[in-house]
Amino acid sequence: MENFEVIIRYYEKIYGRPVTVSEKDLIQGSFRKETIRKKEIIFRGGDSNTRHYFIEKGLLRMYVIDSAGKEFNILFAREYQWIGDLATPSETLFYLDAVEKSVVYSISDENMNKLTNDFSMFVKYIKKSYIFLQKRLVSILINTAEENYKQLVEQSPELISRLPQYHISSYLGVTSVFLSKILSKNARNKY
Amino acid sequence: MENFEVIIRYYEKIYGRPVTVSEKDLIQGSFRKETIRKKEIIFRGGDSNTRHYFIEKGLLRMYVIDSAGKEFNILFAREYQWIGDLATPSETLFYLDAVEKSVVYSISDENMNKLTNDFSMFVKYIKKSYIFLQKRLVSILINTAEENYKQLVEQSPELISRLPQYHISSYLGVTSVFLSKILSKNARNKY
DNA sequence: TATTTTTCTTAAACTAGTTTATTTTTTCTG
DNA sequence: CAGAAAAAATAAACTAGTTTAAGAAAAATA
Repeated sequence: MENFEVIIRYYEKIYGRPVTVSEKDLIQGSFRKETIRKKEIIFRGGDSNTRHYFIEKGLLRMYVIDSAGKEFNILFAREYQWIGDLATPSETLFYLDAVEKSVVYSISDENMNKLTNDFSMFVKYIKKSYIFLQKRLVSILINTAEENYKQLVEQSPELISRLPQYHISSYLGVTSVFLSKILSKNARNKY
Repeated sequence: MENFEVIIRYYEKIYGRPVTVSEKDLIQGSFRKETIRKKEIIFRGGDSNTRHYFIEKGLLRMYVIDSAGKEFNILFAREYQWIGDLATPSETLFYLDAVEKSVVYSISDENMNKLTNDFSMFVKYIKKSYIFLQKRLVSILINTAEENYKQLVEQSPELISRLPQYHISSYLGVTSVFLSKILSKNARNKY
């Protein structure tokens, strides 16, 4: 029963008050608690009606695969963050999988909207996502990969330590070979 | 008085019914009709509480300026489209100006939220913007500038003809010199 | 802990895109 | 419609990033 503790706490934090009994039921009825194995794929490009995921524990990544089979990471999410394709229920371009073994709460877009109508917090989520994405686009347009790497180290040092280097390079839009070159150059410069 | 015709029609289309007298008053009281000269700057990086713009006539662009003074176009908007920084009322990174002489309806973020009492329309707008931006990020990560140019020609031929080439190159994230090279190469290949 | 698998590094030859500068073409304005 | 201003093209030397391939280091597993 008290399995849903984390997501309930999350909503209480959002509302700034305890959830009522009926809200609690609604949450428990809408979310599905799932455990995802490392490298397990949650959804893939072409899938429709993908779900939204709130992470209790672990690390997920959303990515595209281009026609040559190369992966590009679009977004990572860790504890207490949301991830999913906001274009749902339309067919998605993206793949979602777990970088680490994860525990998540998933919800359908339909239920998300229902919860939203009552609590009107979807706007916040989507607006925040938009702003984040916009910053990411700007960085990629303006900066070199090296500058973007430095920024990531400053802003999300935790991600750097939790992710293999090749996932980071793919997030920065460069090859792992090139990121490695940047890093070894910088390591040398330290002396 | 019937100055606000276009924006009222727009809301009627959204609602799927004629607006009531009080809704009409609300619209007329919330929006400001403005004429923007070509190259006139509407807001600039560092401004707070920027407004949202609905375009009756013309073409606007939103862009960033990097530390070297180089501009990167983030978004264009033409007739019957919205543009603005969704991060408002926070301080914006962006500049907004008119590529062509334009007629717009502007609204503060506060009034925008009031007008969309049930949020559903605002959610729609943000969601659509988000999905568009996401596609744009994916294209820039995955494709070469040449591929992105071809895609733009297919998807928005009108933009190509209305914008000077250097605005397009900046949108694609490359220099105008490089875009010109792509074009002349392709022109040659046609023979 | 030895072995296998995964990740990271290095190198070399290559391609995409930049920079700066000059010239040509197009568009705007008096 | 002439002259000025803005936009586009071209060239050449450069830098950022890719590709392929092979070896080294680290991590996972028997």
